[in-house]
Amino acid sequence: MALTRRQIEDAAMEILRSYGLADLSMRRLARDLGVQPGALYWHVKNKQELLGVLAGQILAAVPEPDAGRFDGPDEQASGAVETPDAGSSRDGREPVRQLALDIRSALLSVRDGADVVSLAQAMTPEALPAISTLRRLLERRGLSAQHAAWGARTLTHCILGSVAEEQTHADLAAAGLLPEAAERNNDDEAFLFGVDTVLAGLGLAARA
Amino acid sequence: MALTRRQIEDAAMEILRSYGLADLSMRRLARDLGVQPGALYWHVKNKQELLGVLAGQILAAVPEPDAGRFDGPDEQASGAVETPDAGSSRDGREPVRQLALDIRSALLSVRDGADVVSLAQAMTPEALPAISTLRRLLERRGLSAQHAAWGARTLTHCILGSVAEEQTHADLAAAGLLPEAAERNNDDEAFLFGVDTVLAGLGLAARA
DNA sequence: GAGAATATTGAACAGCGTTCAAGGGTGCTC
DNA sequence: GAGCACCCTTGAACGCTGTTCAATATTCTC
Repeated sequence: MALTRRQIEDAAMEILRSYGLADLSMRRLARDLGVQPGALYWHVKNKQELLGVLAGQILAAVPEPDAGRFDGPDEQASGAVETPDAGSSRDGREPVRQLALDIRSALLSVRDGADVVSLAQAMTPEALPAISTLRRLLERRGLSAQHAAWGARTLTHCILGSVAEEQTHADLAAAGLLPEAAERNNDDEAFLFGVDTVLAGLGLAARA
Repeated sequence: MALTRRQIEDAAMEILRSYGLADLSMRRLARDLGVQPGALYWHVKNKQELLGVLAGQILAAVPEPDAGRFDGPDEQASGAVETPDAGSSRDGREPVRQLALDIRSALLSVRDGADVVSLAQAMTPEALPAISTLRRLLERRGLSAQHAAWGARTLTHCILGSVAEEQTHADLAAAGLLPEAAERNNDDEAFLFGVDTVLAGLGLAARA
């Protein structure tokens, strides 16, 4: 029944979701598909390329920034994070902030998602739409092209760094080994603090 | 002449400086020391621990934040980055900003320095003095304990992310493979923009 | 059915981190 | 000097990793 590129990507994503990046080896992937490792290389250039595609798929769950509509969202998206405030329709609060939250949700929905995206981002920057959307949004809010580019990179570092930290701690906790205390999970607040700080620094509302 | 833990650390740092993280394997390390790989494990718990120590050594070159003196600096430190401004003695501009610059210099002085420190930071946060100094400095500038902690983490993510990006690009360029253009190195400016943005967001001068 | 194109195997290459029984040295004590 | 204990290293192995490639199987086209 002929192995498909699609099957490979799906199986890889499944391993990622269930067991994490450390368990995602080409051999393990081949085993799960009932195939010899070499077969994968007819459909996929190498592991790096595969990871890049997975990164794209992870971020594909990020909804486009509000253009005024209100259809059914692609995914369930955030949820617990938002503080119910002035929940009016369009232009509801700062769109950059909202995008940052959506990116975080997408990253959190896959084990080691932040690490996968970081890897992809390091190899091929500008290739991930959700992240260049950050830049575009900053330009639309009045920043110069240069400042928008730098601002987007700064935000990206904060987001990826923050979520990677969060997920690494989760992995360590799941593996049983974590130095006793340090268990409180005000991760949501910490993340928002970082994003709002950068936004404030860029001159966009939030933190005075 | 009995292998020493010190020798192992030095040889590891040498490989890192000259060939980068990808070439730093236990086997390569043993070969360079004229020893069998197993011998290393009498002096060192495992590779992770060794990387942690290297991370500490990389950041050990960061000078303590100005306490008023002006001795000989431990290392040559930055150099090209600073814009000559009001170069007066103590309290010369924002100390947090200065520390960020010093950390960057230290990271840049070793190949893949940012990745090594990121790894160590992920496994054992709070273990790197230069980084908790960031937090302490923020507290001293009037931030609450919670905000100082979060602010320090945000700054850390920006610094490590930014320098890691910089060094990865350098590695790719050195390996010959980089997509043609994208060659300008306003890395200094980009870094400062990020740091100043966060500082501004935290309410500490710089970018309005 | 012949031939071409597509897809998979099986084996190998060259590495990796880590463990461990066995043994070589060195210095101390009796 | 003999025996012993300790420190340190070897050599070999275990079980992994990503990737390549000739040979072969499968499927599609004419």
